[in-house]
Amino acid sequence: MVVKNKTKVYVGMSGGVDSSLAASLLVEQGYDVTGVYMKNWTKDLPGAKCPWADDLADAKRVAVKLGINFKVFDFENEYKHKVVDYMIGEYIKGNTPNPDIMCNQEVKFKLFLETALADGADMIATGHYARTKDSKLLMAVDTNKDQTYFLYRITDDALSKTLFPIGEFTKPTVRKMAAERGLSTAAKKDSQGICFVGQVGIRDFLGLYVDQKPGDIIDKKSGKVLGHHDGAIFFTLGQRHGMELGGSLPYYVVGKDMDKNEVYVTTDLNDETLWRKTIVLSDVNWINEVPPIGVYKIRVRHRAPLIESTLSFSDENVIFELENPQRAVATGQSVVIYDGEICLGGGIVF
RNA sequence: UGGGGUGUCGCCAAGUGGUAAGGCACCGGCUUUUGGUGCCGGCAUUCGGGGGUUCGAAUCCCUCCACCCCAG
Repeated sequence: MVVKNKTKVYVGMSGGVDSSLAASLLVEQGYDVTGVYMKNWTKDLPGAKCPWADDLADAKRVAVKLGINFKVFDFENEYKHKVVDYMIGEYIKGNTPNPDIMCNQEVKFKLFLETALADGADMIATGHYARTKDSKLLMAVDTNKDQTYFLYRITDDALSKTLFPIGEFTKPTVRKMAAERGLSTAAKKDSQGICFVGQVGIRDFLGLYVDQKPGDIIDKKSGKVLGHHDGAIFFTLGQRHGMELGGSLPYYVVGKDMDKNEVYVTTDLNDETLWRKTIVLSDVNWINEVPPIGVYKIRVRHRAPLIESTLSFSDENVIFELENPQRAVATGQSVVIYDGEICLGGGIVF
């Protein structure tokens, strides 16, 4: 006997397996479930058709199967402003932003939440691999798929109104459970890359919004001009490809000057600017209270191993002294802090 | 046509008698809800052309061709 739960939950359904199963589990748990497809991006890009219509169809198919209400929230304008424009703006400043984190902060756990609540929802849910407990954000049971890295900018309030139904399961289990329930998305390939960029690649995507601007590629050690690029904006720290440089070893980007429009490279894998032992974060978000000074585990990029690091503060900024230097930590990227399995928050590399 | 130099995969580039490194680019695949990285596989039976020496040459010799620099 399923106990009827009158709580109304709006679950974001992307058309993938994870959110499909999330919706299914919520139904089984007795919630009053409404599936919502967020229409964030619909434009086709050169060489890549936007799959939004197919994704929408997949989401709806699952909703019908589950017998739940289904809605489409059109966030295309807001998404463009809050995520795409932010991303482009950061690149113009010379940073390397993480648009998916901004998407979660501004769209999924703000706009979607607000819109759902206004529409009568009590809570929202998504298919993220994460868990909540006592108003804390916890890593997913499947540490290999954990997505808390992308969620660290969520607010306490949003978190208290959010469910992550699949956070208790591993990806293989999720697929198995989806298949057992006859969900049509059970075997659908995982999405990857920025949702709206897809297969196009950031380089080509940016190229649609930014003019090309020829500049020099300079060897950091010798100061020699090794080649030319179409704009420093297209390069990021640690990058190896896209420079068409010959030689005997691969060249890596170790810096750039946006004003001079110069990109600096080296073949030295141990170059000092390629490795960071001290990381300063700005624009920090703490999910609960501000943690005390001490040693924590941090993650420098999605799926990167948790590494030991010492937290301290300086004015508005947070400083981390790393146990071991990390490679290619670019400004604009995010670092997320953990205490055991609890995600405490994070900030943007300064 | 006096002197010097160089010609190795689309590009860069190792290799100076022992049976063609590597990088970039490209193609395919893996990893991945950010950038980037990384990994696997493919990619010159052939070293500007032609002769010769040698068991064996991209590597030595001869010759031709092309390009570059200096001198004009």
